[in-house]
Amino acid sequence: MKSTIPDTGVPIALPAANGGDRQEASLHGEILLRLRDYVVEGNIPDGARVPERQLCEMFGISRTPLREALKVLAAEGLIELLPNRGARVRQLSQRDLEELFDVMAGLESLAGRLACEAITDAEITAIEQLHYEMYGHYLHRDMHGYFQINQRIHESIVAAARNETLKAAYANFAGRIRRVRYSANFARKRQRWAEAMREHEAILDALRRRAASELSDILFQHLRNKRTAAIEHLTEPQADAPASP
Amino acid sequence: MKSTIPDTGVPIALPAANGGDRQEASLHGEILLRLRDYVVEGNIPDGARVPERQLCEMFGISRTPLREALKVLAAEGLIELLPNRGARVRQLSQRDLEELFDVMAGLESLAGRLACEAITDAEITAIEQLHYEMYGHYLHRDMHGYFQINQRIHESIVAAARNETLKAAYANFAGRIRRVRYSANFARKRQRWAEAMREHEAILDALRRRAASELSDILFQHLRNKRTAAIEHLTEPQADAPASP
DNA sequence: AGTACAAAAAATGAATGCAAAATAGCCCCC
DNA sequence: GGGGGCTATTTTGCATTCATTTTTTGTACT
Repeated sequence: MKSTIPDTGVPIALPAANGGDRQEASLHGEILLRLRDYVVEGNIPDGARVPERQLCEMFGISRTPLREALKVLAAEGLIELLPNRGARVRQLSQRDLEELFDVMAGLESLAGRLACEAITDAEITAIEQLHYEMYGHYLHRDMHGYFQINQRIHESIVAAARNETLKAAYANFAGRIRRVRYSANFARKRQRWAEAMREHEAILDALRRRAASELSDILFQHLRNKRTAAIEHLTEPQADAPASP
Repeated sequence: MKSTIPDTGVPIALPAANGGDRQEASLHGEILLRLRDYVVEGNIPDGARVPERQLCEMFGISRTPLREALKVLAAEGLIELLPNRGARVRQLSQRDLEELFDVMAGLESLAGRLACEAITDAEITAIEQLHYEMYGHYLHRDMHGYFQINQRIHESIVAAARNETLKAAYANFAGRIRRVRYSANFARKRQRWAEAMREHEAILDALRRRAASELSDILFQHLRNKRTAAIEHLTEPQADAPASP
């Protein structure tokens, strides 16, 4: 027996039929959003093949729109297509990660530069608020809260750049990296954490003064340091993570 | 008479069946490459709808792989998909262009920064060669030759960054802009041209000294100025271009 | 003549069908 | 017991088909 969709005609909605309120007119578009999330959230292990038929059943659609979505995700770099062998979740090498971090650094660096031209006092105030909130998390050693706010600060800077193209590119690369769950403890080292806080102070300072070049430099360095920490964490995970299965 | 494929069964190869020696195992991949070129080269007017059926006949394939390619091109930002209304070549607003130029500026700025870390003396020498060659074109007022070399210099810097991810992103954005044929005369103004040459001198100088931050700044400014020139050209094309038809 | 409506034609979006390739079983042999 | 070659099943890639929607064409009416 072929386990197909039950004949109720109602598509089963496994991973949240509509994550939020976004909606796409086309089936292809909706599937693309859902499948992207599905992959980014790590529901398929690194390097594993993407089960076409299974996903079709999960989403309750035929293979055509799913395959279209797969091509797009491949173009985005999330998965890769092997000829006659279907799609696999793209496994990022250490080199890939370094490259991605550097590109992210470049984009944020650019965002900072542009933000200096366009940011309002109100936006700066809002970022300051976030900064102090983050500082609180830092003092309480609350990594999770810290990262949450940290991300919002960086997103605020990107938003202040007033460049939708940049924002989209940033989101794309962020998605590729997100699969790597480095955030949980890449900054374990107390020293790096303190350093990051100091860098954030400098970022705020440069932003207040609208010092474009300076901010650009600081942001790049900040992300560069993040990269180093992340890579170090990946290469010596024995510290606190269980050995690979 | 509708120009369809003759019944020989052999697909007609309109825009070069295989542009160069690249080859994709899948039909989808090949169509993607060919169609992207077709669009980037401006074979379909701005904002015009992408004739699905006609392209299928042109490439000698069915709609499935073509539609897959269309989805990818839409994700890349070259075309846009209107629900139930097919694909249109994306018309870039002035704002879009400004954004694209800024992102390109950011990417080149990043490329310069990274290049300072990795570039070899031989590569710098090669760029110097190109620079002098370009200077020759400048002296002879040979715009076409100038731009040719100019592009190669910028590509060399990107290549020297040793970051394939960056290179791919750069190529993508460059493709989006290429549709806008600004290059032919955006630098008409003698003064801007001279300025650009001076900027290139500064770029080379910073590169020789491997002054990352400085090069990053110069490259950003250089591209920013290019952007300004391009936009100015677009908003007042009466200078030398015939009035819009 | 110009406009409103209606039917026909064409297109789009998605599902299904089909041949080729890859994977998994299976048996035989060593 | 393990490896090699064969067949059967699944999977993949693309073509084709089908239901809608949009666009065009034709016609009548003001």
